[in-house]
Amino acid sequence: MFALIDGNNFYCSCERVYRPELKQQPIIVLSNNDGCVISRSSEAKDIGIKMGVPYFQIQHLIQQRKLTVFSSNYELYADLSRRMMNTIASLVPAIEIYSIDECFADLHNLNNLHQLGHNIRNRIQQWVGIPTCVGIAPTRTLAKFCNHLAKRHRHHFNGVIVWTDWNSNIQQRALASTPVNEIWGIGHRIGQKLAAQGIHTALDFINAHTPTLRKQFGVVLERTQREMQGLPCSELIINEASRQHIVRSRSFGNIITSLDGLQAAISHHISAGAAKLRQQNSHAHIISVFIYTNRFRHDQSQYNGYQSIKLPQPSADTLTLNHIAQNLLRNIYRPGYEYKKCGIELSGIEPAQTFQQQDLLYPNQHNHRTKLMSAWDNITSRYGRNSIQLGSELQSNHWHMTRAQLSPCYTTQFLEILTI
DNA sequence: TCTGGGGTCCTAGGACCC
DNA sequence: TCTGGGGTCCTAGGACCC
Repeated sequence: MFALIDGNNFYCSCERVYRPELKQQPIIVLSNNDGCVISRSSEAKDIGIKMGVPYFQIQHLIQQRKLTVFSSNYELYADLSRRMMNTIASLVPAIEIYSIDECFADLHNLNNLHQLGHNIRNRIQQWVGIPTCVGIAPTRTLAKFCNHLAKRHRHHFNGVIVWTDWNSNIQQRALASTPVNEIWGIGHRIGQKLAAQGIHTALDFINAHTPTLRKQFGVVLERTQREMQGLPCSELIINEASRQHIVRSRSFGNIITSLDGLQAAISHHISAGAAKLRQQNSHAHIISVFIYTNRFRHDQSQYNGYQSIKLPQPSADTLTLNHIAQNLLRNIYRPGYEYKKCGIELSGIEPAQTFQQQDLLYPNQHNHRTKLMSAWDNITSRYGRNSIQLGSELQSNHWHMTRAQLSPCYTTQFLEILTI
């Protein structure tokens, strides 16, 4: 058996932990640059605020309704997430952290799952202050499904649903009342294609002809169907896998036209990406750089620049990677455009300790840099991410994000600790 | 005026090998 | 007229997730 535990409206709930007066109030959290809505309290949903709408389109609601708005504070959310996961881990044999706000738990050979579900919920509420819902079922997809139902009917089920506690009659009713595109793994596109064939509900889906599904949509959807039927096709992934792609990108707070501004941003992203590579003890073979103009401005000419290069030797060295990235940037930069976003991608990632083919013409010149990079990592882990920066990062701060409604980092910054 | 960021997996097809 | 069989690796693109 598996459980799926997930924080309700997670970012909003995090903001409320240290602002208890906002319970029962409509609140929202915005994406980077205060762009659009990415988390809503249930009261905010009730007044009609949709997921993903641009902030500027709902500013009238804010004046009318006393809506409270937050810029996203990932430092706070990541710390509360860590506490939530540790709390869950203290109650079950193993967990798989699936995203910042949810995890799967292994419940094999445990009894009284309903009570366990409530214990998990209550302990997270008490220790961390985040409300959650719990779905428990024989497969991960069904656990997601139960969690979904527990959220939808939170007051009826008190946040916990155990699939196997239901008789088949109730199970069928639950399946029949859920649109097929609310199943985990069925998105917009496949949902539409299924609907065109008369498969509208989760019940239709589990009764659909399996070989036909397989032929049309492939093995992924077949597995989803099997899991919905109660046949496990996936297990918990306990060890955090290393990333195979690392992307760092940002929209700018302001428009950037100059190469300088882009160079500063690219240096910053490279520095973050390279640190991530080293953190997972890996090297990248391929480095890409991209720059975009604002795709929403139909009145302006658009330009998307992208260039990628394969390195002779894989690297996790900030200086080497930045040097190459800056060359790529110079290649794709075109003056005269208003740039809105840029970023980097590191791919072709492999573990650092594997044998590396040496370059015949340029024998390994990076060894002496390894010590420099580990000193770098030690300093930043002790004094903070920005305690060391590349000089080129400091050429311009024009690209930094807008975060006008940022809450304090209550749990991670001494100067911002809550005082009464 | 103002519209986020970061991932995964699978498949099909081409180039190439013996 | 008739043109093998079995494989690997890589890439691009599509679908999905939070």
